[in-house]
Amino acid sequence: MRQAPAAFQRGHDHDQCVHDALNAAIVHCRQEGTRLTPLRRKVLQAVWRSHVPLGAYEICDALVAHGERVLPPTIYRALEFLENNGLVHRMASRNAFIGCNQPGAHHHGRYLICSACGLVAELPAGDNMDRFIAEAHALNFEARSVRVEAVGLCAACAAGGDSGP
Amino acid sequence: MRQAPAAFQRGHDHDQCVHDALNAAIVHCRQEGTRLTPLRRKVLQAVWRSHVPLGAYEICDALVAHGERVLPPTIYRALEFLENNGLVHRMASRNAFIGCNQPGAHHHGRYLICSACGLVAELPAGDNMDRFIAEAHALNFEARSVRVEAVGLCAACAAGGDSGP
DNA sequence: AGACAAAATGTTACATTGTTGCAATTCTTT
DNA sequence: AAAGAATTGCAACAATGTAACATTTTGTCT
Repeated sequence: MRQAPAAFQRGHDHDQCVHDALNAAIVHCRQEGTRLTPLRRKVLQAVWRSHVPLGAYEICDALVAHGERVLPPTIYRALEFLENNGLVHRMASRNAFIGCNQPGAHHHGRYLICSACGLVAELPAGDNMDRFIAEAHALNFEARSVRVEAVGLCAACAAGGDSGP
Repeated sequence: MRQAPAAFQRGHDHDQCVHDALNAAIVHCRQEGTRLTPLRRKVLQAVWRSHVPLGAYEICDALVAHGERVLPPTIYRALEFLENNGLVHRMASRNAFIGCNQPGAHHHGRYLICSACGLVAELPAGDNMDRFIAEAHALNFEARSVRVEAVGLCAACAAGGDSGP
């Protein structure tokens, strides 16, 4: 059996995850010439600090808890920037956002969402994604963005029967 | 080149589509022992009459236009029934519902959504869906529901050259 | 540095989408 | 017909997302 995706591993050093993600984002934006402003950084940080996808209003709350007063339009604008730059992904089935650990504008994504604990793992686009796009192409459909959201049970929740960490 | 999915074919007899879908739903519910009440039938009909996915409030409007006064909670309950019975699907990326022409509780679905005209085609679950589920399983994730939503251009819109909403 | 233009953020108000809780009705079963 | 379950109606509300415009910050040019 292969190793579980990082997001499903309990007990990892999440502060380190957040730290690494922020650094990667800073480097990425410098390379791209885009501006990861303090606000955008705080929003990205809030998203990363959570183990589960955060809704826009939850991000508001998280920032308020850190002493920042930020209102919805500002959050949505920051999220738009972050998503356009491939730093966060929107989980359509949950109206929530999760950090992406492979910065860069992604049009395709595959996610495993645990229905018990809410954790999300992002899988790299693989062969079957290519095959799907080819299949669509054979039907004369030009796929520009393909999102796969699988809901189920992660190993820990399937074993424990609990509802997560 | 294979044939385009029915939903992308212009000029088909859509009244017939709706009629057939309603009949199939009636048969399906009779077989399953579930109750396709007049209200649920009207909601299903409204969904089918539209070529593009309809939001819950658009369904309200459509029913009002047909002289039926129905409020959101009622719509959502009807949609819940219809979705549980595999008669409609919710497009998460659009907060909207589309009719399913293969009644039965589906946990998996693959959709091609044209960003220009909004038409949606449902593809049958195929090999690559199975492969994805197997891939998730190899990661110790038990996928119970897999939804693939591909946004792009259908043949007609690609030919027309517009880029849509 | 100073002035200007562009980008980003703040703020108010509002639009859309979805839910809760309870009352009234309808259907099924006995 | 009567009891119980399922369905629908309804009012109020919660959650999510956006438009429009004011203000501030940043980058660039002289």
